[in-house]
Amino acid sequence: MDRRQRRTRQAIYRAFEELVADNHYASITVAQIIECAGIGRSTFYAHFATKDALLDQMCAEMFSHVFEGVETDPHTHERLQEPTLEGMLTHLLCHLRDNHAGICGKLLAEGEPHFTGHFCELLAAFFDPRLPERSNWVPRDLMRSLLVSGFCQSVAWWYGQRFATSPDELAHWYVRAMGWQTKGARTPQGAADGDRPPCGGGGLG
Amino acid sequence: MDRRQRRTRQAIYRAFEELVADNHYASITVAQIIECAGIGRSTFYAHFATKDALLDQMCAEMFSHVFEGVETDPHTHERLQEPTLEGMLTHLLCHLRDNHAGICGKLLAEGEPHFTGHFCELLAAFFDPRLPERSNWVPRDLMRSLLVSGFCQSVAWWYGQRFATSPDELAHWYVRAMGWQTKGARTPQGAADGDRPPCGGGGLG
DNA sequence: CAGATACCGAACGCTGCGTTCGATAGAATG
DNA sequence: CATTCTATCGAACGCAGCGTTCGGTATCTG
Repeated sequence: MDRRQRRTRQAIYRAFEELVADNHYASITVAQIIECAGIGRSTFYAHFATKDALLDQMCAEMFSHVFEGVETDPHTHERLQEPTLEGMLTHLLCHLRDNHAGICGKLLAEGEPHFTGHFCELLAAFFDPRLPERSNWVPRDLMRSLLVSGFCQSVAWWYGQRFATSPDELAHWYVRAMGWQTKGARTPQGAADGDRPPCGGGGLG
Repeated sequence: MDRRQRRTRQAIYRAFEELVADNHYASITVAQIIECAGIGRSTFYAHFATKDALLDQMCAEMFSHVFEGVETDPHTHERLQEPTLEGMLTHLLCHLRDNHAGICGKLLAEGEPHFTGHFCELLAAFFDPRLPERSNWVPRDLMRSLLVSGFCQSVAWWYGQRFATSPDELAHWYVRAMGWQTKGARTPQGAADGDRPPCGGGGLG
């Protein structure tokens, strides 16, 4: 790809992220993006048909890497023998925070439907083969969408806290809050679990 | 209030509901509402400052009645001695289905942020004093927003099924899926509960 | 009937969108 | 270096939707 193309593309992405961080997505105009990116109007449209298309492509790039190595330990990157759901979610959260924290958290927190839709689709595919046993007593697709939306909500909440919580703690809270039965590991008598003090709400803003 | 005012106001509401049922909320224009309601442009703006304002006012009216009698039996309307959460949710779902099914379900299913925001606020206030015990181990506001978004999701799912499920069944599934510990009632050996067959996904469309 | 009030609807200015097109600058090739 | 291709620029255009204005008409109230 031409160097010029890469330059402008990057400039657009950068500007977009910056604007998303400070504005409601819906209120961002193409003129703003152009201005902020320092490019010409027709150039923008040479790359993206529309603001939503820009978001779509950005999602595609973001999400293409999101589940890479999700079955390895997020710290040591060793492949886990029997990866737990909580472990994989932790890895996923690490990835999100380290690479896409702002835009991802912000758009989920805003409830921006376009982005949320993409993200949920991705999560649904991930959760589907891993649904807990109790889904036999609840319609499978309902169960799935509850778990998915819960995870989105957790990330949105995390963003609201400016990522003050550690990924593994958040993953643990999520799993616990959704009433997920972790098999064996993380039982209440384990040090990693039962000793966590009751937490006082965690409100920041 | 002047009869003329009531007439136009009703016409607007009617048109709005009709349009919401058939279109993405965001794509509905004021011109469409006017056309569909059969009123003049300036008349619309004499009643509502904007399309979103219309939605807001509609929400306010809808929600002002939503929790009325929520602690009574939805069928007999007898006041319950010790209303269970599941029972109250059932009542709420009955109310939603019988009065606001289309618009409420549709907007939640679309993920329309404005409406969803209002609805979540309402639910948050309802759930807050009723959070389960495990919220001591999970930040209270996180727990609350998980339960709230889960309930929204359930209604959206319900809408997707065209309300094929009965309110009490949906309430039961929700409570169960969210891992809620119902105190005493509805234990697995009870006829009302343990005998429900595993359900096969419930997909309609 | 008289006065007030609500509705009508054409017209206006504004903002944002997506497109067009000739001119310029940068990259690639021989 | 000369040539050719391609990306960018930016002004201008037409379009759609918004919210407002205002003179005229219908409807309510007393």
